[in-house]
Amino acid sequence: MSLRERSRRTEIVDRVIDWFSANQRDFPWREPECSPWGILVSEVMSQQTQMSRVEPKWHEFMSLWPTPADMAAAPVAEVIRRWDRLGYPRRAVNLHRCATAIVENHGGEVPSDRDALLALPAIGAYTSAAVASFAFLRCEPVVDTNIRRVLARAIHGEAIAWDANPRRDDAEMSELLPEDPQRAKLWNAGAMELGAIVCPSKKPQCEVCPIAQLCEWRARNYPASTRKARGQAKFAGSDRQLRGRVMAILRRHPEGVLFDSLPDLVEPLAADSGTSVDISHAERTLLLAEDLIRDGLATRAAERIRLPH
DNA sequence: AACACGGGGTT
DNA sequence: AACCCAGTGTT
Repeated sequence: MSLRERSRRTEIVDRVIDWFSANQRDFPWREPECSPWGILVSEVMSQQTQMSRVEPKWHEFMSLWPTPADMAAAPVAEVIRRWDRLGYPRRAVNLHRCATAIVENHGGEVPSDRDALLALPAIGAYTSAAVASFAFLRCEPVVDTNIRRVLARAIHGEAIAWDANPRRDDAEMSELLPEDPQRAKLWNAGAMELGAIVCPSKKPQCEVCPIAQLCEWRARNYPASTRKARGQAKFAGSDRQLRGRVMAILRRHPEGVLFDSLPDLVEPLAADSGTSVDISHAERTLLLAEDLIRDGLATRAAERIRLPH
């Protein structure tokens, strides 16, 4: 890499840190007194979920279960029920498993090593680095969807980020990571915040961007991407929607319901559901209920199905 | 590499 | 109605 390019990248990091220090949003998990557990909970809730939806749920969880031991002592059914409609309810099960593992294997304290964090359920490449950096000031490379987009644009001049690839992403972000842990944290959080606030997927606000003058995508006059974004499956009529409806039934019935009655309790979906057209609504509902049991989101005893204890 | 996995906000 | 969102685990 040329000396000039090296200098450009250093300047990008410096300006993002300055911008973030002055313009970051106030979130409770960014307060200095926030515990590592609070940060871990915020990161798990934030997976594929907008901050505006996370904040109230985070307050509720921290009030109910201020430490890992508190959550580990609660029935997983209660964590699932409180998770409510935040989405991907397996995260609730996994968060409860995290709490249990932290109590049993780490003396009730969230571990600070990235590898130890990575070993916890639902903690992957992103969350392990985020908790290590934000809660413990470790110099770990954080890469989320915002950062992949910011780097694709500012560094590489591409409109759309490459597909996530933990090894390559880690290596790329590591090259930019400041050696000072406090600055590494500010760069990690700042690049993420810049992508969320100033440089979103649609309509980037280059006029207020601190690195507009250094941005390669802007220098090339915003070429459209050559790659195509991954299409998303329809939600209406999908298995995901039906699973969600079964979970809603289970949350509403603490004592559980007759397994065979599930199809009647779940609102029948639109007839044009597209997939699985050759099996009945009742069959499909019962099959998905079995999946939920396998995923730890429900248990079945005798003829009844309910949230797990 | 491609999917499945929720549900709601945004355009 | 399509796209997007502080991802993870499986195939």
